[in-house]
Amino acid sequence: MIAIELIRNNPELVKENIKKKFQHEKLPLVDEVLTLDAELRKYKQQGNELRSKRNTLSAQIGQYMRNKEIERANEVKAEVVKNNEKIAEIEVKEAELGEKVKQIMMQIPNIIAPDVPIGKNDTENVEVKRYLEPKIPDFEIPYHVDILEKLNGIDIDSARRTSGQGFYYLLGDIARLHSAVLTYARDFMIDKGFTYVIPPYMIRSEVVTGVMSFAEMDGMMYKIEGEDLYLIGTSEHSMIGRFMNTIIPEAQLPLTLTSYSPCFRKEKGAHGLEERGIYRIHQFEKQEMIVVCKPEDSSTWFEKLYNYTVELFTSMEIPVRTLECCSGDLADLKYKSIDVEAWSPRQKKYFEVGSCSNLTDAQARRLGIRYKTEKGNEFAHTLNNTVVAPPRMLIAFIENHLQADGSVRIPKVLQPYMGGKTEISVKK
RNA sequence: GGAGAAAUACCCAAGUGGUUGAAGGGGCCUCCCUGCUAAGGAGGUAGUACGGGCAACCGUAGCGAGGGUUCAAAUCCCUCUUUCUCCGCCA
Repeated sequence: MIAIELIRNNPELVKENIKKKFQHEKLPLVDEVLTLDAELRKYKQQGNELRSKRNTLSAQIGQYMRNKEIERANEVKAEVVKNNEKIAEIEVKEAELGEKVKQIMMQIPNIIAPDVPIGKNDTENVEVKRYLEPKIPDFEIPYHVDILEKLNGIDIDSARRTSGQGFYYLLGDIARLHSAVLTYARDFMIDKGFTYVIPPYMIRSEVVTGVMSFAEMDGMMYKIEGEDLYLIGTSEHSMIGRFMNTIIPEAQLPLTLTSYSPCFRKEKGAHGLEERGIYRIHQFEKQEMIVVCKPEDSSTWFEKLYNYTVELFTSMEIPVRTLECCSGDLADLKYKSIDVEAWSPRQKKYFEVGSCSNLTDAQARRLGIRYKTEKGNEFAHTLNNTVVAPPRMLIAFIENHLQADGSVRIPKVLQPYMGGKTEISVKK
């Protein structure tokens, strides 16, 4: 959500930004919201004047009542009643127009960073940099579910019976590896100075509608029956929701937080083979980082954040690359976004394991996240990034560390979290 | 889950329908007095959002949130949230 003042003062800039994102169908919204806004302000002014009149007259009635001048009091009462009818009309208009303006404002995308590459969709995202040499081993890499089954590390069939498609049982050393990765990632972020947080895994509808659009909510969120509660789709929901409608003391910024949570997603729609297995599931776990900072610091934090993910993956000896989202692939709240992709030696390409976004003040405006300065309150900037999301990252992990005999090598940094094991071997 | 009590500004707190957007205290700020310290005296002090205005400023909203009653609501009614006490249940 951008500031309406920006549209009032510089509608052309907002339109240019919409064009850059190839959302030409939204161009009329800019003039539309300007008209509605002007109208809304007119009604607000009228409403204020009428309410002011009511306040004055009501005070008069009080005077008359105290002086026992019942007749005169009744005369003024009649006047106020008439006045109130007008107020009621105006207030209906105010509410209607206010709602319309808000609806449109939510659709107008955040201004994107000047250096965001222009492109229509994800095919035009731009590779920024590669880290570690992508390996193609001289033996064939099986489908990740097959590798995991060989290692006795997964039971999908039972999960289908107990829970349906999109669930899994992780077993033995693979389950332990899953936890090890999360624990390692947690400690990694703590070492970077982040505060570890375990947030609520359910949030109220009020928070849900704050952090996402209705369409996203419908496609993602599971509702708890009979309660005003939803399972979170990512810890970002409860982590950012925590600061909804709050004013943070300036001295507390930047807030640098790393959270663990399971994530629950409906993942409506059909997905191909490469998205099955443990790639796209209804329940997974994730270590996340979020930063709430002052506007002048958000660009610096953005660079730091995605580099932490790169550093984490390379420390586990997994080749990655960074990919800058082009204008058309950038979600409406985002100023700039970089995906971290891990190398898949089986598919011989990179696939997404994390996404780092600078939302500038767009999310903060929408949710009312401000900080207190000497001059007044300002909207903060918010950023979020995946630290790591097993089990998806496990696909990259086992493919990159698979050895010819079917066993999976454990890189040094994880060995302490695996009880000193150096590999996970095939069960005889 | 049951029964009861509560939510007012930076903090404590008074306030059951009309000069109360809010007494009083603490804190904080300014000044005075006091030759250190301590104490005393005078004054000031809600933040916010929105609308209007070049501005000084004016207006509207706002007493946990949302509705309602009324000419008028911190005050009466309803719903919700949170906190506290007791009981029950429970990792």
